[in-house]
Amino acid sequence: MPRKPNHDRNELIARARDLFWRQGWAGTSLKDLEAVLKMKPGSFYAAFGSKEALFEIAMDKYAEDGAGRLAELVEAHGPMAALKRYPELAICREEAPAKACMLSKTLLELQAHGHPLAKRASAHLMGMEEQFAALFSQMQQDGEIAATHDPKSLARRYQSDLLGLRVSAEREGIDAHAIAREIAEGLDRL
Amino acid sequence: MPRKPNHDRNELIARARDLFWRQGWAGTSLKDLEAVLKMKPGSFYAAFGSKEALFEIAMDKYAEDGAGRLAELVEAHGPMAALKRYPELAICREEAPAKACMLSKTLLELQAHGHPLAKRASAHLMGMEEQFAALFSQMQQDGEIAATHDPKSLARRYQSDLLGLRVSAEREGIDAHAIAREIAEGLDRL
DNA sequence: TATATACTTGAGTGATCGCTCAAGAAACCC
DNA sequence: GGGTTTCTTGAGCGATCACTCAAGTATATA
Repeated sequence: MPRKPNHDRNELIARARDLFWRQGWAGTSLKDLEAVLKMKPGSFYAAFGSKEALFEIAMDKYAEDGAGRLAELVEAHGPMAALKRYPELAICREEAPAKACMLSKTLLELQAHGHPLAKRASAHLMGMEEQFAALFSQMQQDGEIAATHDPKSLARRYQSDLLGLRVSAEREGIDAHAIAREIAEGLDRL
Repeated sequence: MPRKPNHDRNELIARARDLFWRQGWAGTSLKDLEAVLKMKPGSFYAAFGSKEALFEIAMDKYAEDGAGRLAELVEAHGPMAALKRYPELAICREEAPAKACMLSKTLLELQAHGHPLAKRASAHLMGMEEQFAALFSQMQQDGEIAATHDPKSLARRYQSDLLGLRVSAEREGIDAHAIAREIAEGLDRL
């Protein structure tokens, strides 16, 4: 009996994610979303409920895709090579709407108001860090790095370096690839 | 003939800077500013012209004060010790309205819209980096670090580490002091 | 004290914000 | 084709946005 939607929901979420990623929470109006998604307000709210609900879905997709890309990298090249390649990969993608991390952007923008989306961004960052820690841990078991380090500390520092790199990559006149290279080389000293 | 202003302009700018620093550009409404500055709209616009103009002044003050604190540190302890202490100092101040850097927050929030304030934040970041580069350069002349490094590259990396640290410090459940310590220790390897 | 000159006040401007909802259009079942 | 159901449409809601301005108040000089 029903009529099927005109749009592919997954594609809509991806487009919304890119817009939010680029422009942030307050920087993205419903008019912007309507234009990019080619939806009128009524359809938009029927499909997603609210701007905040869509942002949450979009951010979840962002985190999921990022974790997936890292997992693929590990699958293909092992933990060490994956962590060495990841920084460059994070800033080189031409199709990405921004160099900086959507999670950190969201955290910095909304943290002060205690916004739920900031808490969720924070949780996703912690999830990434656990993924990093697991890789460092595995590298220790494989004897690739010294067993004296605390995997969680290594992950914390790696995450921090990554966040710094991706803020730097947003600046003009900065050779972020050089920083990415240095982060990768830093892993050799472990 | 004239009546003198009720408020100290410098103090007003400091309070505005703290509010903008914490809440960002879009996150700070004129109502917020009126409350913190205890000014009605008329006075506000007579004194500062616009929200954007005040933000610019506030950000300039932020950059100036930051540069001043580093200069004092250098004066007191020399370049190496200053750069080793600066990361911890950047995140430990209790009275600071946020751990993250106001310049990076502004850059990330407004860059996508090509906002003039983002360009100005970027310029200030570059100014900081030049200050760092000058210190690394001086350390080479003093024989404190190897002469083989490029001071500008060192400064770029140090700045990136600092930005990452200060984003990390904004997260909950992260021991940022440990990261600050690691950044300081990293300078020993030069 | 009279006058001139800032500075302060706050109601109110148009624009934009996120969002609602009644009505119309399209796709399915029988 | 008729009836049902879902999706789409877009005018318009109240709230808030950054901002204005005419009127009022306080402080200076004369």
